[in-house]
Amino acid sequence: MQKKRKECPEVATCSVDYAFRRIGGKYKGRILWYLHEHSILRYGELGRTLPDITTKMLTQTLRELEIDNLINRKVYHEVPPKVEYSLTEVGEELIPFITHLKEWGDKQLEREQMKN
Amino acid sequence: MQKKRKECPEVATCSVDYAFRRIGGKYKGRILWYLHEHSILRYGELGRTLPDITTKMLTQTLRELEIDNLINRKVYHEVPPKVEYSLTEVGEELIPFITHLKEWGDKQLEREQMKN
DNA sequence: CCGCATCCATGTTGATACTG
DNA sequence: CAGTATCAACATGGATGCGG
Repeated sequence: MQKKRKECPEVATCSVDYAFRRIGGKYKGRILWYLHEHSILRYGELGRTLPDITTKMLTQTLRELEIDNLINRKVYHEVPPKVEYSLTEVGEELIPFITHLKEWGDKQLEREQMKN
Repeated sequence: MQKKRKECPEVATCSVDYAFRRIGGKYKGRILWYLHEHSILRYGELGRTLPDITTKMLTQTLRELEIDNLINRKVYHEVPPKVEYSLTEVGEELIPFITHLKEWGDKQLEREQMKN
């Protein structure tokens, strides 16, 4: 409850916060999950797998994941071009977490449907 | 990649997306984690544990977690008032994942420090 | 002590058009 | 195919003051 957020030591060293900043955002969880399910996906395939994403957000999100070293980006200099995305080792380490989270989500969704 | 987001069936049923919407946001992860560590925390204690949060965001975030049935809110009608927060059973079910995520974050933070 | 209300700043996401 | 660029909308977060 103070003003100088940047100087807050709690945030700088809190690993929970650190982790959430890396996999938060509207699409990162799903992208990581789909890359885990399919091993390798091309740009267009990812776009079709997330029907609600725009090219802008897809590119932007993939760049962030790449910078954070969670995914690999492999470019084939061909015509037409081809770019493949896959999880890095660090990214793979997140999968057990996302798996559990997904199972939790499935359970909650079931519960919600029981009400209706 | 389309216009009508509300009608997208993929999002409506994707449990990964569902789960991330519930524990996403700037503070939810840390709040859940601290409530797990301390079992019960009062409003002011939570505020001090998250030094970078404002009362507005603290209240707002706690309400969302309460509505999603992840935390309990117990009000003592005393003077001065007292409100205690704790995890619900559903909220507790998330802890293994947050623990896992935290361990991953710790590891990444260590790696980053090794570079410097 | 535990909030709520208001107004404002910033950040995130979306729509659309266009390119190598 | 795999992106960029631009502008606009919307969501999130912050500062401050007030109230039961």
